[in-house]
Amino acid sequence: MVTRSDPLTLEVVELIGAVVARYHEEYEGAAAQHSLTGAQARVLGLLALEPTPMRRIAQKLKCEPSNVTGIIDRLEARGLVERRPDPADRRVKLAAPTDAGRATAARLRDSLHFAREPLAGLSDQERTTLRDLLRRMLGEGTAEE
Amino acid sequence: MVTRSDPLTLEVVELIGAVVARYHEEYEGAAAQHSLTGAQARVLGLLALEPTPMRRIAQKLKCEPSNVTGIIDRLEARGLVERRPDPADRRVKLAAPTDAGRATAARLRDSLHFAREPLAGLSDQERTTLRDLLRRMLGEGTAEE
DNA sequence: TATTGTTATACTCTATAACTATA
DNA sequence: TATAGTTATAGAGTATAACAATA
Repeated sequence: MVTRSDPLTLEVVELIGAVVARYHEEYEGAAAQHSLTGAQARVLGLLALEPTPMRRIAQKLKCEPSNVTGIIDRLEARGLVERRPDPADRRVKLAAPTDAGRATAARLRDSLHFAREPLAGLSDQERTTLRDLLRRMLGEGTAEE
Repeated sequence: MVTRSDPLTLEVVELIGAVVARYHEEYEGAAAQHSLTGAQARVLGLLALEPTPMRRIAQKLKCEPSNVTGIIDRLEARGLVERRPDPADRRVKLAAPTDAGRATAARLRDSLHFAREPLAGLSDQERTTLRDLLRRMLGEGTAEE
């Protein structure tokens, strides 16, 4: 498998590294504004889409299920999340956001300006080009699961 | 400041999120192959460029100086890094890679295929376009410090 | 006085292994 | 027996505050 090391490629790699650093910085900052850690913010954002079994959360986060217990514990202690039984399988617990949790998730989402704000400086055509290039970089394996 | 929420922008945001996730995954994986944590790998990569005062490392990592003590402690315990006095200021300690540390840093760098390997599928012109778009997204504030 | 690095402390995230209750 | 979630434990990163050595 060919890996190129010409100056152009190296600069693109460096720029992507800068994008990654900036994305994380802004994400953690937005989470901190709501007194959440990055992991807590990610989980809350996930649950805002749909109530999710503990095991499934671990898969999404790519971590061990035992870690999710603590993260949900802390979100639950703050009244942002609750555990519900799964009618279909009594072993399963569904983590679901409370009203307060949904509100926090919405404010969190709105404060994630990065990648939206800087994109405002690009034309529709440029955004389309960027989208296509990113798609090709990521290949088919873009799905989260 | 305008923030757009049209489908195209949202898709680009999502794609950037996927790039960030994939970048981290591969970075952590490469570090783990050398039995290093992500933070240790980042510091080692930094020191491979030049010996650095503890305080400066904290600035680069955007963390408190007290944390750097532990990270360098663990790298030093494994013989990858050493602390040297700074002749110019006896308060300062310079963290510097050992020969083993430099070798590990080099292997680590070579194993970071992401963003280089997928870029191989793009033409020179496409890479140039991607570079220009990323530059504009990041603005002038790309410097790490 | 101010700065550099360290220590002490506490919290969160992480993986591993063992446990429980269901299936 | 297999699976879902939890507990217990230990290691690593993080911030805060207090400290010694040096500027």
